[in-house]
Amino acid sequence: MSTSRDLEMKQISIKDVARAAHVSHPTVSRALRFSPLVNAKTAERIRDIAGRMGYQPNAVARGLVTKKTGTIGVVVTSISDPFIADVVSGIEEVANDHAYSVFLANSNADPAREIKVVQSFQERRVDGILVAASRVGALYVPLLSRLRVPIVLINNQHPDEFVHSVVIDNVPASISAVQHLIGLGHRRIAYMGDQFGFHSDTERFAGYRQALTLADYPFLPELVVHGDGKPEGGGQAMDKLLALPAPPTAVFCYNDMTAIGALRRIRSRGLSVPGDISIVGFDDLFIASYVDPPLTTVRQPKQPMGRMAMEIMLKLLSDGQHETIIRMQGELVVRASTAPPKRN
Amino acid sequence: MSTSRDLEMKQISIKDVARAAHVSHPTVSRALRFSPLVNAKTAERIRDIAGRMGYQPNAVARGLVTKKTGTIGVVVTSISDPFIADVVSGIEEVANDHAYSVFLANSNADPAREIKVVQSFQERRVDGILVAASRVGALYVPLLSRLRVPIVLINNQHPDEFVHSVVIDNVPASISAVQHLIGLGHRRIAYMGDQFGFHSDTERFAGYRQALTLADYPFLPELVVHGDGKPEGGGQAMDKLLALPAPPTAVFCYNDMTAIGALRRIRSRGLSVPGDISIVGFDDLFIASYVDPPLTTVRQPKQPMGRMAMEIMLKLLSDGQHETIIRMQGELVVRASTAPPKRN
DNA sequence: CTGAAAGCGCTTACAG
DNA sequence: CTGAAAGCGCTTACAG
Repeated sequence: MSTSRDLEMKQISIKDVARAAHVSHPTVSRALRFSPLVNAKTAERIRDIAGRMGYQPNAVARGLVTKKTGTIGVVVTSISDPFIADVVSGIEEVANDHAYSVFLANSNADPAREIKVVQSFQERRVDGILVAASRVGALYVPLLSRLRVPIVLINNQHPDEFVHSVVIDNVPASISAVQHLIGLGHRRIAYMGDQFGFHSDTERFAGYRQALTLADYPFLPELVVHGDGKPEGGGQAMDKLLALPAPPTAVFCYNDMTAIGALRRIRSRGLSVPGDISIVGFDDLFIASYVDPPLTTVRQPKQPMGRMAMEIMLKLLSDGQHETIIRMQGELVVRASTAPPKRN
Repeated sequence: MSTSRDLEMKQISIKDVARAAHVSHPTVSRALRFSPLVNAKTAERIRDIAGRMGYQPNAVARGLVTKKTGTIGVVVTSISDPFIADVVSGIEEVANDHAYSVFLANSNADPAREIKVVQSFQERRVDGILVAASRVGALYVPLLSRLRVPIVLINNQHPDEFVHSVVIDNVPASISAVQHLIGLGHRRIAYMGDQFGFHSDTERFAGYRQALTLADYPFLPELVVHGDGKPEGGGQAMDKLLALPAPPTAVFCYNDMTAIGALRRIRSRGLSVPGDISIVGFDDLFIASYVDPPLTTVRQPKQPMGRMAMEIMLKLLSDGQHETIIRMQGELVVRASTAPPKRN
């Protein structure tokens, strides 16, 4: 047993330092913030005294008067999502480097929780909000906009002109993925998407179609199936493709989780990847290089996207000006899940 | 281009509500917090007015006077670590349910950053600190203790009597893992640890030895190797075991990442898992069920551990009393990486 | 039950 | 260059 009763100990305030240094507390305030208004010698002395007294400024009090808390709110669907964790890592890095602290909140894609989270951020007077949520409710952005603080969205599924965004440039990334398969000699290439209506799904599908068009390949509607962004959905969607009279020899998947589900299903049917069917994912999660065979995929620069989002936020917080949307480029990572087709 | 200049808009304060309701602002304060001191009818009316005015209490101001910010600081080595992300998810869930907000900071196991993080938490006057860091510097706990706020550590490698902890009960969990292998008929079972000096490594090793003793198996020092907690180290440690005159038929690994490295190395040598060698991991990361073959492992209740840690924190914040250490139980999850040995 | 007063720990005009 | 005063938006004794 231990107790925290003894933890209640008066924190040293600016006034205590002032008393010790025989100056007024505003002078201490100025000295600690390196204001040129205070004599260099005394400023030095004050800082020295504050240091040896173990003084730690109270950011709460400062926030109350300056109306800048130096905090930003980050809302994510789930921090357990490895994609999001990397993005948050990038955000946190830049924030910390600029003396901002980040509040983290999971929405779990639950509208009630989303509202609660936004409200708590508002009560805490965050200076800005970042949203890294693979699935945000359509009503969420308008809700956020009412807060009157800068908002930056990362890979949001419901783009909105009133907020800033950093997104992966889906179309060229998808074209390069499909062109990789075409280059290998595949002709029957399927697209395995996410749920309908998702912006990034629409864009990745568009890239798929463009790559086909560029190669003068016909678009075959039966080769388009949809999962749910997770392994399960990928497995089920794969069943549909395998049930086709002429199954595809390659599948471009919406994301790695979908690809992994497809891959497992193929193997559990006694078929081989890439022997019978090649698979390409999207994201390049850590897990992508550890499945068997290691997954060919489009790498999203996850941490850089987080960093960029926070940098935009910093910009917004200082000048208040920034372009509305930043597109970042993906990179095809070729591993062992793709190979030339056996048949054609 | 868009601007945030127009975002500067005066927030409604308790005084604005007071004016609108023709009462004093302390009465508004009481009404909003459902104080029994205020007349039920007027309280209702005040809340109604506050609601329609869109009033949002200022938690910063409240924190200044109450000296409770309703925030807790969570420091992690890296939120990109999937184990940690799950723990944080549990913490956040309980915190959010109790109207606490969480500050998240990565230490990256960098002592300079650890100090910076602690200092920022202190300046922000967090009510408590949770540490979910697989690798914390040995000097970190003393540093934290000086903060005079409750501290709860999760799976810390440097246990300390002055703080509270929730840990996985390593010994019985490890015994069950090794007994699973023994039950399968293995006799030459290796232990592949983490770096020396880590508390959980010491404990898991102790469980390994106890299981051998219980089965009246000899302890063979040459079957103990050490990785680095990551796939690379696991691969290298596996090389050592494979170079032995009589390699083990099974390996109990410190964690899943180590196990995955070992598993890959075995397969890249043309051997089979579990045909030639069985592998058991520890953690049950998401990835464990997606490697090939799916990994038999000890599941750590990651989210529950996070929830428990935050519950202890809440307790500490109210009564200030709680037992110092909570041990949670792991659970063996048998998948396909373990099987009876071919030879013996 | 209600309000006037004080104060939390800072920063920022305003005088000097 | 320095200090006295005011105020940020709340909560909490203290009177009444």
